[in-house]
Amino acid sequence: MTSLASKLTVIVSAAFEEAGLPADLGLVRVSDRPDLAQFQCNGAMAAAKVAKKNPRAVAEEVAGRLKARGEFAKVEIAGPGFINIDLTPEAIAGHLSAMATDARLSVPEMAQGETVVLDYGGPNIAKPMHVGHLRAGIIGDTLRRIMAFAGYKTLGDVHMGDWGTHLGILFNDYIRSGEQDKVLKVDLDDPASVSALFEDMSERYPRASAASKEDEALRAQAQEATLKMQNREAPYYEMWQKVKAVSIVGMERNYGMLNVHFDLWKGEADVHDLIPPMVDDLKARGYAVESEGAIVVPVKRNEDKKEVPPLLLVKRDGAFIYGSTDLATVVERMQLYGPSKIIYVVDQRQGLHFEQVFRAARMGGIAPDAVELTFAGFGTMNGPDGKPFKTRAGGVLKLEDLIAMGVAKATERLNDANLAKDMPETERASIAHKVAVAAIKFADLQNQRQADYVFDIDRMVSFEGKTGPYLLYQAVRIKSLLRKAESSGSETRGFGNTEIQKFGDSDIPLALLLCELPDVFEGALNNYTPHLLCEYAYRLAQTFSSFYNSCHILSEEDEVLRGSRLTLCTLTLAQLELVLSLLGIEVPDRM
RNA sequence: GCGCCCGUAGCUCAAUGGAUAGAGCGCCCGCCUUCUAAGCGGAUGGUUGCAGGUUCGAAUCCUGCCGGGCGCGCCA
Repeated sequence: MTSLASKLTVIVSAAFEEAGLPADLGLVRVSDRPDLAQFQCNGAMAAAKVAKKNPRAVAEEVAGRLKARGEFAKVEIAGPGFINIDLTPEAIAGHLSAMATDARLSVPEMAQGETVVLDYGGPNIAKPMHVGHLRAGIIGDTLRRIMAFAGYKTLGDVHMGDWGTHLGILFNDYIRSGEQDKVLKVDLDDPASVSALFEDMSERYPRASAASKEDEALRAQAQEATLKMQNREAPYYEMWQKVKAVSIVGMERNYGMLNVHFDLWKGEADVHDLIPPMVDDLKARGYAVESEGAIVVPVKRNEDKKEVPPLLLVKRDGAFIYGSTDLATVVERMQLYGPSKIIYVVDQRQGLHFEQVFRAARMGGIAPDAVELTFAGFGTMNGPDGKPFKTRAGGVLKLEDLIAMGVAKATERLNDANLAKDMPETERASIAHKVAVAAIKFADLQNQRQADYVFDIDRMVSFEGKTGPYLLYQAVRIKSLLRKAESSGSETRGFGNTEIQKFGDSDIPLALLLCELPDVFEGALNNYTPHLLCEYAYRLAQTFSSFYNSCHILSEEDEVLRGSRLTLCTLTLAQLELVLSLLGIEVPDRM
């Protein structure tokens, strides 16, 4: 089971082959001129180059072979050699009828349970989660869902920053001011105590960080504190344990609200003990060397056009750094999970760093060549001024505040609507939350992953036009319609039928679009680009809405047509729910 | 200095080398006594930064220039 276009590709490729031409010229795609045809093949023009033949003559020959087949309503040649193809309604209907009985909606399973580790968290402990953490979380979680649906065994790792210098800065500040008990005496079972510490850290860290930037002595102290924490010395290690526990509570809450899931709650600290043997091993085999008092892995290659600096493993003061933790994390992942791929969903700006890590991992044999290491970087969230986003006050916008804004707006909208009056309070709250999360996630995911984009709060929590709530709305309308069909006993009037037997004029565009899903899914999977699924979901919702508006379904007199249309509705809903679930967006029953 | 990314409608963004470059928002005109108006239909809006080149065909590939962003050993 695949898309209609790929089925046609098989047929047209065979026709090219019979004509003595390369089969891959037979690639068929959905036409970009729907007014001319449903599908097109451009291979005849390319054939002119490889076979030195007249493209129109090639097209004629191929088209001649195709015309003999029954499933084509039209095979035409246009322009320099486009082969334009229309299918018969029966052929389209047959394809959709098969899809309607397939739990995977014609999307093939491409993997056989190979393990994939996805790294998409990266929040630092001791700091509040802000909108800067949004992209990694939701893009990574979506990629995890996509790969899982493709048949991989997926492991999402939050990989928190829990071993770095920012903690030395923080702990040093507590100790200097004699307030370490604020950390050490926190009661993890008491939510008030937990949030009090969190508040204190959120206020303290920016201050301490700024101070250590100014003051060299302070900076040295902080580095020393970092080293002591990494060496598990008192009271640093005890403080670290408390801070980490408190921070995880906050992360779970934030990611929970966004419906972002992790299978592994690992951090940099988890690989600490793997680093010394790894460094020794790399030194023994000559890959790691001493340089300016530090230990580094030179990863430069002769063919490099750019300068690739060595990967720094151990700092002059003996402390570890992200180079060592990230490399050791590859060691750990290979040991524990044996993945076929490791995907890093990280800010683009860390691209060079991961290039260094990947090279070191290959050189040292830590990750064999067969293991795919992918840096799936994402662009920066800028403010309307084109600079990295800051609130008007110049600070960060907390994730919780953003979500609260969306929920407040959705609640207001619900209260304005008529159907909210007979709705229990819990359902209203649940819908408002789903709407808000749909808005936020879709607003982010519809952007191309790699590109920077402008973050606009008002746009992110808007519910009209090309937004998450619009998609929910269309899905909810179909649910409502199918409920009505069911309660009016439509099964005797065609409902419940998975056959599509008849099309009206307004049905064809929707029917054809439904056949594209497998190709869109494959594109999103292969390129790690969720925005393709967003585009598809939006087109589907829009095409459905247009269909819904132009014809009546339940009141359709023609029983066969009514049954076929209900099946189209069922399929549309199933696809919308599938795609939205891949995007981590839940559909309510009504809104 | 070296390297990477970006430049598409007023704004925000799409477009596996294909035919007439598409959406959303905004603005304007219509449509709620039929299945949810968080909707639908229509109108306006473009020398795809500039100049060359490759190709039957370029927003897309190559070269140069202009403009913006980012990265380049002891932060992550």
